[in-house]
Amino acid sequence: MNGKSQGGRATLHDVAALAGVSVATVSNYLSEYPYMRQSTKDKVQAAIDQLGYVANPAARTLKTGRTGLLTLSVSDLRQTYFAELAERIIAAARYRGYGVMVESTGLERVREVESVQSVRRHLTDGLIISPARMTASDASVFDGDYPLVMLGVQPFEAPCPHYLVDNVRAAYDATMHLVKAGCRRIALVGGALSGDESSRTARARGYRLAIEESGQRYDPRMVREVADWNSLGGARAVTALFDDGIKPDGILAGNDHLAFGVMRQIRDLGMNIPENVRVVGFDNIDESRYSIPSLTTVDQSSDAVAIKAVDSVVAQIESGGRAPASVEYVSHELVYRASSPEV
Amino acid sequence: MNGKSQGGRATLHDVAALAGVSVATVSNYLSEYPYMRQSTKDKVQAAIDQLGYVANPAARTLKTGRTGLLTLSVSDLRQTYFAELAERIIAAARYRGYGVMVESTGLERVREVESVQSVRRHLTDGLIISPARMTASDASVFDGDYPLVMLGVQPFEAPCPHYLVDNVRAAYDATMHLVKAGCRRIALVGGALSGDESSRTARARGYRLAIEESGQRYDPRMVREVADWNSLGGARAVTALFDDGIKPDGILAGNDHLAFGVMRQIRDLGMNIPENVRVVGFDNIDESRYSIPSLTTVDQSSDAVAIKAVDSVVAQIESGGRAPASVEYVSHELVYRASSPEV
DNA sequence: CTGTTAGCGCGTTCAT
DNA sequence: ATGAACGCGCTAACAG
Repeated sequence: MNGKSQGGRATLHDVAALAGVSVATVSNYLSEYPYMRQSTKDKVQAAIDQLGYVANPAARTLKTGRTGLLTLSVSDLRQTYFAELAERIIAAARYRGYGVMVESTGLERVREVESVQSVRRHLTDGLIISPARMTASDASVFDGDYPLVMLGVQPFEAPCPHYLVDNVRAAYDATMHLVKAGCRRIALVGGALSGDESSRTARARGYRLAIEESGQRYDPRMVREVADWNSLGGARAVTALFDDGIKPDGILAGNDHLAFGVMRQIRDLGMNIPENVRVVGFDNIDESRYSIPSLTTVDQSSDAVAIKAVDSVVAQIESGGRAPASVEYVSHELVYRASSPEV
Repeated sequence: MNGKSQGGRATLHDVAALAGVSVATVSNYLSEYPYMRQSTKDKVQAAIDQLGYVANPAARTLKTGRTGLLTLSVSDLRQTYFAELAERIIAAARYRGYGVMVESTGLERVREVESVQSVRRHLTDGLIISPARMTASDASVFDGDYPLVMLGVQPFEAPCPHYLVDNVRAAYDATMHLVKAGCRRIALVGGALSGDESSRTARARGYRLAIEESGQRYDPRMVREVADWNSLGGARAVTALFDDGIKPDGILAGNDHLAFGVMRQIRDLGMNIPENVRVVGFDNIDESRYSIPSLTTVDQSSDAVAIKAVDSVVAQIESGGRAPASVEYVSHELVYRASSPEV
C-alpha cells in the first residue's frame, strides 16, 4: 500500500520510484535546483507527466508555514467601491502568486472581528482589512505579528501599514470646487456630524472646513445622514432638504450611488444640473462616467490602494512578520464631468 | 527545542505537556470525544486557554484531505451581477463553515482554465465556476472527480450539476411582455446572432422566437451586439439604431447597465419612457430599483443560484466526489417597474 | 550531483 | 478513560 494506490493521487515517492531516483531529487527538480544532470531531469519530468503528479499544498504548507493565500475582508461586495477594490486586489495578488480568500462582513462588528481568524489560525498568510464597525476596544484582535494591512478611515490607530485617502482633504477640495463655482448653499448628503471616526465624519469635517474658510455660514441642517447609501437614499435626502425649506445650489454626496439619486431627484423637482444645482460624488465608480449628466466625482485611486496593500502584505509575509505602524494617504483627485464642470 | 519555542505558536504537544496528558487526549477533547473525565477536560481546556492554542489547519488538511475552502471563479467582480452573486455565495458558504477563494478571470479563456487549478491541486475542496470564454475543447480540465458546480449558459455539456436561468425562455417572456404592451418594433441591445452558445445567443433566440410567434417580422438589424456592457454601450446602440433609420418602440437590453444607457439615450433624443419607448433590462441589480424611470427587468434570483451551488458542492465534498451531470433551470421572473409597466 | 533522514502538527489506530 | 506511536506528503539539512 504505497502512496499511489490510495485516492489515486500520486506522491513524490511515486514519482521518485518511477523515475528511479530519490524523493529529494524530485523535490530539487521541482524547486529548480540548478545542479542536475539533464538526463535526470528528463527522467523525473517523464515520471511526473506519466503520473500526472501535482504537489500537495497542505504538505508543503505544513513544512514551510506558507499557504500562498491572503484574506481580504470588506463589508459588502455589492457596494461598487468594494467590488472594484476586490477585483483589483485579486489581480494584484494573482500577479504575485497569491490567491485571495474574500470575507464579507455585512457591516457587522462581530463578523469583522471573526474575519481576522483566518490569518490568526494560519489559514492564510496575511490580511487586508477594511473594517467599518470595529472600534478601539476591538483592537486587540490585531495583536500578534501576522502580516496585516489596514484600509480606510478608522477610529483607532492601526498597528500596521495603513493606506487611506485623506477624506478631510478630499471633501474639502470637492466643497471648495463648488464654492469656486459660485455655489452659496452647499449641502452634504451622506456625511455624519458625530459618531466614531469614519469616512463619513471625516468628510463632514472637510466639508465644514471649506464652508467656513470660504466665509460661508456653516449650517448643520445642510448635512444629511443617510442610512442606505444607494440612489434612493440620495433622492430622499434631497426631498428632505427641500421639505425643510433649504434650497441648495450645490450638493456633495458621500458616494456616487447617492449622487445618482441626488441628481435624479433634482431633475424630478424640475431643476437642471449643473445650471441650478451642481452635484459632486465620491469614488469615481465606472458608472459615474455614464450617468445623466455624467458625474463629477472624487477618485480614490483604488487601483493604487490595491497595489500598495498587496505589496505590503506580501513584503511582510516574505520578511516573516508585521511591518511597523504607518499611515500613508493615497492620492485623490477630483474628476470633472458634466454635473459640475471645472471652473 | 519543543514546538512551543519556535515561532511562538503552541502545538498539540505543548498543550498535552502543560495539561500533563497525552496528545491523543487533547485531540480527543477537541473532537468532542464523549468518554472523558471532567477533571481531564478541565485541565486540557485550561492549558488551551493559557497557551492560546489554535489547531494548525495545514496539519489537519494533510491528515483529513479537507481544506474547508471553496473556489469561486467568475469573470469580473466589477460586473454588478457577479459582485452580488459572489456576496451571496460567500454568505452561503460561510453559513456552512466554508471560506471562499475568489478567482476573477477577466473574460480571458486561459485564466478561466487556470482558475480550475486551485481545486485540482487540492488548494480548495470544490469549485463553483461560471466560465464565459471556455469552449468544448477546454472541457478536459473538468476531468476528474473533484467537487464541481457550473453556472451560466455554456457551449458544452457540464460534467457536473449545472444551474442556470433558461435564457431563451426569459428573453422570450420579456419580449412577449413588450409585444403585449403594444410594441411593434422591438430591438434587442446586447444580443448575439452567432457565436458559441452563451447567454447572449440564448437571449437572441428567445427574442426571435417571441417576435416570430407574435406575427411580427424578424429583422436582424434590430439585434445589436455590444462590446462593453455598460451604460455607454447601451447608449451607443440606441444611437446606432436611430442612425440606421430604425425607430424602436420597445427595447430589451442584455443587462441592467445597458438598459440604463439605453434609457439615457432615449431621453436625450427627446422621447419619453415608457410612452414612446418601453425598456426592459436583465439581472434586477439593486440599482434598477432606483433609476429614472425605475427599470422593468428580468430577475435571475442569484440568491437561489448561490444557495443551490453551495449546497451542491458541499454535498459533493462530503460524499467524497463529483455528482453526476444534471441541468437545473432556476426560476426567473419579470419585475415590473416604471420603464415598462405590466399590461 | 544525488540519496538518506528528520521532522512540520495533527488524527488515529491500537494497547492498556 | 488515557497513552504511545505511526504516517499524511513534503522540504531541508546533511552526507556521500
